[in-house]
Amino acid sequence: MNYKESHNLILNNIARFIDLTELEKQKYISLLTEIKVEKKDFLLQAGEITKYEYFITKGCLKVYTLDDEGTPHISMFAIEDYWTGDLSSFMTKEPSRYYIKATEHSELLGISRTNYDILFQEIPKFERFYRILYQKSLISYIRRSNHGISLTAEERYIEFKKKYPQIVNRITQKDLAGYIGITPEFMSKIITKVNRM
Amino acid sequence: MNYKESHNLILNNIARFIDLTELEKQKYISLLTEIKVEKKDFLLQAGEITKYEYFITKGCLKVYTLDDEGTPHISMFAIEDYWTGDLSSFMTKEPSRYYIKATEHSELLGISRTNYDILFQEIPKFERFYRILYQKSLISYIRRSNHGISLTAEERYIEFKKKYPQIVNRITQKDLAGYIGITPEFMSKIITKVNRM
DNA sequence: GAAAAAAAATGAACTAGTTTAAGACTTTTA
DNA sequence: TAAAAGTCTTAAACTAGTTCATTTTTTTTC
Repeated sequence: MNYKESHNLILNNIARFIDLTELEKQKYISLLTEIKVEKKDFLLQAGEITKYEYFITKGCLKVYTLDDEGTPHISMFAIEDYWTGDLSSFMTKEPSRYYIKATEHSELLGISRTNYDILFQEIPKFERFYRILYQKSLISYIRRSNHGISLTAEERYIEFKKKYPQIVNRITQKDLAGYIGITPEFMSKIITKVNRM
Repeated sequence: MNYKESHNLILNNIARFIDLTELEKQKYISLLTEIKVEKKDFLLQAGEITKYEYFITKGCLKVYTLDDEGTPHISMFAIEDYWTGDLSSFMTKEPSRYYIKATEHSELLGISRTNYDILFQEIPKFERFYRILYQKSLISYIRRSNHGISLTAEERYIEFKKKYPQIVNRITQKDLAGYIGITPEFMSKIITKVNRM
């Protein structure tokens, strides 16, 4: 069968870990919601309960918290072919502490909590898909939390550039500072220094 | 059926997320290896390929990397009823960058990579178990990696004490410093200060 | 395409956390 | 149970990163 581009993208993403029959593909797609957001729009704001887990088919978003001083701390950037959301609020149905904001016009596919539960009942293979997906995310967050406490800001910047070359040019230096965990001023100094090397 | 204490502990841990039949329980247990380590023994050293994922039935261990200067950065402490290991090396079969060392006499149940794969074939329900286990770990590592860059060392210490009161009294201040991401000297100052408050 | 708003650069004064060193205390080992 | 090894404390000098303030550059908006 012929699917639209965004559906092809998500089906290919899933095909990395599990094989679905035509019927399963159609069933899966029927559980998704299409969402479009303009640059600067929020997909989620602190205090709200997350309705969806998201797959990005187009665009770029940032996931962040605000501390007591109102300084943003960016937890991830998500672009095409990435999954994002607030897994904690999605699972517990408690208010989120995160903001998710589009840094470009973005298009997403969302799965609601209800449909997420239905998915596992109807196509148990998805337990495997999410098992592998979470396992891979876990490995990279374990590494990130280690690097956050063991590397200098400069080392974290060099590592980010190496790991996410597609992202580094799409975001502002200010947002990158919020991800690295430093002030925009110090980020500016590091970039000047590293480019000089 | 009657199981030994360590097997009861692991079966109860699993029963949080999935129900197993008697037969499945016995099958599962047959896939585990019992491991005992003395204080200061290594379960894993950097450069080795991890053989097992571990469930701790008794004792306490630390998981850490060494940086270029030989300074340890502790990624987690694991006590009774916790899972640990190097998931990255376990999955990719590449050499680990981690050390796992017992800080007390410890007893563990290990599952080998071969048996881990068999487990999913024979009892597919375990995909669900690991999906939920990894999901929960992921949520806490996402939070940790955020706090690592957004909180001060003092705030991270207070948070650790609140979150893991059972662990804080079992480990040295030096190891706690390695987890918080600061020097033992500064850890000492923080503890003096916080206790004075 | 001009005006406004936001991002980036630069520099000086500051602070959280490091380094080095030395002495006191505690645990391990023979 | 004494000696050795490791841990904890304290303090002074230092450095990575912050804060605040100002100017320049880029992006957004009408």
